[in-house]
Amino acid sequence: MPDQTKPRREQIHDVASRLFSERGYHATSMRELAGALGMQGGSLYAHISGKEDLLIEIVNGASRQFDEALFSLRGVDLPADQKLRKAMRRHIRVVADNMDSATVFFHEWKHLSPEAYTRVTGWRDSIDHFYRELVTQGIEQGTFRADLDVRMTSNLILSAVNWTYTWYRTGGPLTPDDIADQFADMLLRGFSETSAAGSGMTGAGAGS
Amino acid sequence: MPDQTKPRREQIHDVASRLFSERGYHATSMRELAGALGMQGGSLYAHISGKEDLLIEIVNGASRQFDEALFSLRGVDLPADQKLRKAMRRHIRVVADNMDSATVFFHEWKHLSPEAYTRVTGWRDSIDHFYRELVTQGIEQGTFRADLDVRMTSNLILSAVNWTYTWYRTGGPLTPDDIADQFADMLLRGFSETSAAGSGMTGAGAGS
DNA sequence: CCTACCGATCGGTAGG
DNA sequence: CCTACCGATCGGTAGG
Repeated sequence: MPDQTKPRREQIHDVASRLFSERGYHATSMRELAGALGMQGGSLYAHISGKEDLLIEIVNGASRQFDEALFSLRGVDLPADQKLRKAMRRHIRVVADNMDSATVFFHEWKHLSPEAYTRVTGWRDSIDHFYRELVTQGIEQGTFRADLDVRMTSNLILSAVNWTYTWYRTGGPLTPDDIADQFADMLLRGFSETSAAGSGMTGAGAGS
Repeated sequence: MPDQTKPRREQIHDVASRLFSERGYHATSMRELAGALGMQGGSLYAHISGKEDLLIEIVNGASRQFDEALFSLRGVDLPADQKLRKAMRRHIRVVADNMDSATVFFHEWKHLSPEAYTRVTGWRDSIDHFYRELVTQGIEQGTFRADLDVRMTSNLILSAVNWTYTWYRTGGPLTPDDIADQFADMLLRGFSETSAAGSGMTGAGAGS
């Protein structure tokens, strides 16, 4: 079942992501994981040091992906609406391209040990902060309505991009960018000061 | 710790909701649950028939709450924007007033046995259907823009109302109705055909 | 990577 | 509602 060409550690990581996302961390036994990889329970420990290490790696990996996707946008000098669209594209792409680990990220992070838990909480906070900052900039630039509540606006954005992990299906009719653009179109119309609506390159636009 | 005035079964149900939401269904042992209720592990089975029955009750209870909140709105003859605002208020109120069981509803339903699983899936589908129908009506009435994609629009609404389970805190500065109204204001501006925006009784408006 | 095993803990039951 | 117990399964280790 797992991709034979990858290094064994990566295979374990991938299969664990799938099982943890489907059945949950605690409901997945190391013997099930081993079985899905065609080996015996005890053999796993030649490659990994423990069950929680697997969880930490998966959650950290997802955190890193969100981090890389968003934070390079921080310094970019673009109107807030265009920047938001780019951020939403990247954010949804991370979720869609990593459905298993994204699901584990959203559901299983409570089961981490205190240190790992704190680190993940910090990461989530900084993602929140990124969107709040973006909204603030948009208001200051006059791109977004001045009466927007920054926290609620970023909450609404985060709802849209994060909730995709529950309904996106790989191979469906919509690409992650399609989804991001449709959400951005609807949201930006509600955010914009002018009623001109949906500024900022809909559809086709460049990558990234 | 549990409310002494309630019947024992209800106490068990409440504490189980809290523990399942905090630690997850499989990570909560029956002995922990019993301990939190001040009794021994085996004593639980004088009141309940098994661990999964608890989960089923919690998830069914949450499903029923969503059901009751939304479906009475189905026949109501109101402009779609006002109806949407009402639905979002009720939906978020169910989440906010039942944070524990709502969290269990969103996270632990995969662990149900096939029959219970199928029933819950059906409930979720009918909630989806409610919002899609509402959006369709809004377009037909001319209240919403004709170029809205029904499925993506209802997805966006559901994202906003469901995701509240991750960040709402009881006793915070915002009431569930405040949250619903702010989300509705932003969304409805993006949905409306006219650029007049935010129709449909903002703020104060009647209950329900 | 396997076999064989460890102590611990699980959900649940019997009998009172 | 408690005590005492059941078989099953858990994560992990030793030795090869």
